[in-house]
Amino acid sequence: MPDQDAPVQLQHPSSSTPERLTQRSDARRNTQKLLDAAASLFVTSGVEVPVREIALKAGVGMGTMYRHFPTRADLIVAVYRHQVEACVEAGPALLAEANTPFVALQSWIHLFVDFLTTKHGLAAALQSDRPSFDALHNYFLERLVPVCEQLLDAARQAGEIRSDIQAVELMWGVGSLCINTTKDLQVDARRLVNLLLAGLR
Amino acid sequence: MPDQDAPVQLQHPSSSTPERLTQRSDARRNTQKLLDAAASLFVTSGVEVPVREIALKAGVGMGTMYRHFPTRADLIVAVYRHQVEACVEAGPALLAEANTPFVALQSWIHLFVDFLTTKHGLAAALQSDRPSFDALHNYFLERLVPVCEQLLDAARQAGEIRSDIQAVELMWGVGSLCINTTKDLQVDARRLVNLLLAGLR
Amino acid sequence: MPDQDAPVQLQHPSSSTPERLTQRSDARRNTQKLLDAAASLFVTSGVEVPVREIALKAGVGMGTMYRHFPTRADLIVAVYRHQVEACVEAGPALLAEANTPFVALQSWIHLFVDFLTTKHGLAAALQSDRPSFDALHNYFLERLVPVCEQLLDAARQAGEIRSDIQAVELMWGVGSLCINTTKDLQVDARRLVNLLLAGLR
Amino acid sequence: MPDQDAPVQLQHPSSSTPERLTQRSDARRNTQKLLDAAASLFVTSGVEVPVREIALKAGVGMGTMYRHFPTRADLIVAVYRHQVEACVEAGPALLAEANTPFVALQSWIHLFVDFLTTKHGLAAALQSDRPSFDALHNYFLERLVPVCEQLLDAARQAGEIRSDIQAVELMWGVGSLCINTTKDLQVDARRLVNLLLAGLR
DNA sequence: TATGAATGAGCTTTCATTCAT
DNA sequence: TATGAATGAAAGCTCATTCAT
Repeated sequence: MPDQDAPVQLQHPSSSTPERLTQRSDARRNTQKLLDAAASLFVTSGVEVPVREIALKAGVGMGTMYRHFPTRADLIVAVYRHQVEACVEAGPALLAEANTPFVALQSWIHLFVDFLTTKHGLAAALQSDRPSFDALHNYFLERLVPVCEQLLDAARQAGEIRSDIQAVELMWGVGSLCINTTKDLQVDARRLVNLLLAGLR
Repeated sequence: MPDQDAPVQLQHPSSSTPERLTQRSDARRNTQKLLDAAASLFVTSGVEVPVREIALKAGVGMGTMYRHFPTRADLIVAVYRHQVEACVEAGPALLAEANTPFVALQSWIHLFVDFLTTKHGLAAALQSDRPSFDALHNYFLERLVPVCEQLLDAARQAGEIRSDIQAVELMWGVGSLCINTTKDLQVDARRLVNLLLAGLR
Repeated sequence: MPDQDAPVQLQHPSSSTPERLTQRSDARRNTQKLLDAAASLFVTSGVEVPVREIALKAGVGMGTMYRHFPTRADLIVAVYRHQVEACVEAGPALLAEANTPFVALQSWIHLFVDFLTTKHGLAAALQSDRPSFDALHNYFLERLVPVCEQLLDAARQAGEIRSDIQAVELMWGVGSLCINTTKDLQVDARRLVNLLLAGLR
Repeated sequence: MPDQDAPVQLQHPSSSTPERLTQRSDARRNTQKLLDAAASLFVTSGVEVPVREIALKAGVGMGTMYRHFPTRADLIVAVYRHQVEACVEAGPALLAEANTPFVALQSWIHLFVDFLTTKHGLAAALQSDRPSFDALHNYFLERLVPVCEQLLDAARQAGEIRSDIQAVELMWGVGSLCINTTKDLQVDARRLVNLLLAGLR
């Protein structure tokens, strides 16, 4: 389970009392159990798996679940934060390595597509307008759009891109093309995304 | 309400006796009431609106609902059939009118995008893998993919397109780009679709 | 279809006007169609088959169905009247033929058991307390109990029976033992009924 | 309400921590409320009474109902378990007390008949082939048939019984004779069962 | 603070019976 | 008089969220 992370609450500054610390170690243990359970169930049942199943698998109560992750989005974000952050960091790195900015952009988008298409239901959740998913696309957009913007700008300045497309639009479009829920109709998201990228030039 | 249509049952040849026609009048009235109610609720609540609400708004019982439209897909198809058929017929017409096949393809895809983006939830329903929606994407794909294929082939033969993309993939991608459920984030599907089309060249 | 019969209404004295007669021939035709359809569906789906299916198979409307057979019981009675009447007539005949009255009773009960066990769901319907089945057990009891009584009395007078059981009780018990709806647990109604008969001596 | 019992869940060994016992208290209260409500409604409306009514009468939600008793059979079994177990235990006791094994069998069957005839709809449910009742006749047969077998064997070895009837058949027959749903026709199940028992000799 | 039992609205579907045509 | 469309109550079951313990 390499892609789990601390819960949202842990971002608050830590208290220094021993009692506090003891409680926090319990809480941290539960957080980890929940992340492990969620990560595992997201793979097998998708990110829409019933919350009860997650709590059950984690061996904690429903209340604990809600205490640590008030919305489903909080949990999804926590589970995938590592991978999203890795994607964020990959942006400048690719820009430095690649022959041209556009190649870097291409590679980076492919990273994102690979990530999304291997997470059952995640792309759909990213597009959902249900309130419990608000924090989810907020997080993704906040973290990834600036990186995309940087790559887009670089490519534009290099004269590799003529389109006036915005980074947020591009990210949204890529996310949309990765939904592909239908089982029998096999559509390759990467092929479509490549079309989109080709259209940028 | 320009986009309603006859119910599924009307496809069998109508009897020629006056009684038959008379008996059908109230049924037809209810069919129309259901289509009106559905079309209206689809706009405000999306195509996933509970059947009970539709029946309620139409002022008919649940049984009537099921008699006329056994599955949700039947209802959606009936509501949008006119527009889909109009889209089907527009394909050859555009091919005949346009300066080049690619321009025709572009215009036709834009027609489809305009249709999808004005029907709240329809694009998402088209991608759904839930059984009650099977008939829906079957209908859309069966009707629209051949038209798209014709336009694609023409453009390819004219040397305007290099991509080996299949019609079904393209339609699927366009449908995906039209989902855009989020309210506050205004992403213009048409701009993204234009990118996809540009990528074909 | 040898076991269908005229509807309940036909017991009224017939009118003599030609118009009446014409109407009656129509009605009789519908009655027959309903009886044929019901008899056929009772075999395959049991006597609890939805009324709509019967009307559909008969090719008549629901209203016609209700006009001819206001309750389900009326229809069941009409379908099985021939066989019940045959059973009624078999009583005295067996009494005349058999070596002893008890043997006659035994044979007659076996006739009844054979009848019931070959009619899917009939025994259960006979015991049902639902209002629409009232006429059903009324008819069966009215016709069969007197015959059973005659046989019982004869056997009792011949000193073959000591039990003070009433005919209605015996018939009811035999009917109960013929219900046997469970598929995997094979209980032979005839063996149990034989036990009951043996207990009479 | 002497015939209620603990819910299915209570069969797992109870935890020894005070908290566990405390938490169980409200659940146990609800279990009891459900059993009370069910027992009461079973009397007035039979065991086929809608689950919603039971939940309503118990003053709990539908979910609570399903948590405690996932199927209708679970509820029926729980409501009547005490009496069935009492019946099971009465078998050997009667065999020890009674003058002859047959007398013991007779008394035991009478116990069972008294039980069934005072539970409206139970006998019918025992015979039902609907899936939700599977667990019900499984339970009854598993618990009672061995006892009946023991009594039958003893009587057979004592030379009191000539019939080759199986215990399961006898139990089934007795159950059938106890259905007697009709209100106005008063048939005494015990008299019929006595006939069946007399037939064993 | 953690637990997990309780809630209850919500969904789809069936079918006996009525009644407009 | 025949039709069959319409009715609508009823049922079983799920699951996100709350809250008593």
